[in-house]
Amino acid sequence: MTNYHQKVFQLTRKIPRGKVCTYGIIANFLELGSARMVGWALNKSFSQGMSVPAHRVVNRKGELSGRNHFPSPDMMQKMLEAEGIEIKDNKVMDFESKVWYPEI
DNA sequence: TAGTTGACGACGG
DNA sequence: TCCGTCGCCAACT
Repeated sequence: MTNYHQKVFQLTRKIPRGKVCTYGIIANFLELGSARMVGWALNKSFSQGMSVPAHRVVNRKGELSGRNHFPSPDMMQKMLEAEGIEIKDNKVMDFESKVWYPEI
């Protein structure tokens, strides 16, 4: 468990219900240097049994690029739809209005 | 110890 | 506008 792991987890937990965030936004806000590190850290969160709403993190196009890393590929979509986010073709509909930006 | 991998994004052609 | 390439950097093998 490293420091930036915890930063990613803490920020991800702040994402409100019904909103989504992107890897790039998180990487930029936390000054991680690379968006890939965010995805990697979230991947670790599962293997370490962390309760992180990783399904609220998508790539910059609003695509559910991380769904294959969930226990089942459609789990990410189901969880987002349960929060009122519409998913079509593995993409977040009306993506720009759903994006949440971290507050300092 | 060194090479490879990866839930991305920016940039140039 | 779309596609390919490269940089990012820590963990894994």
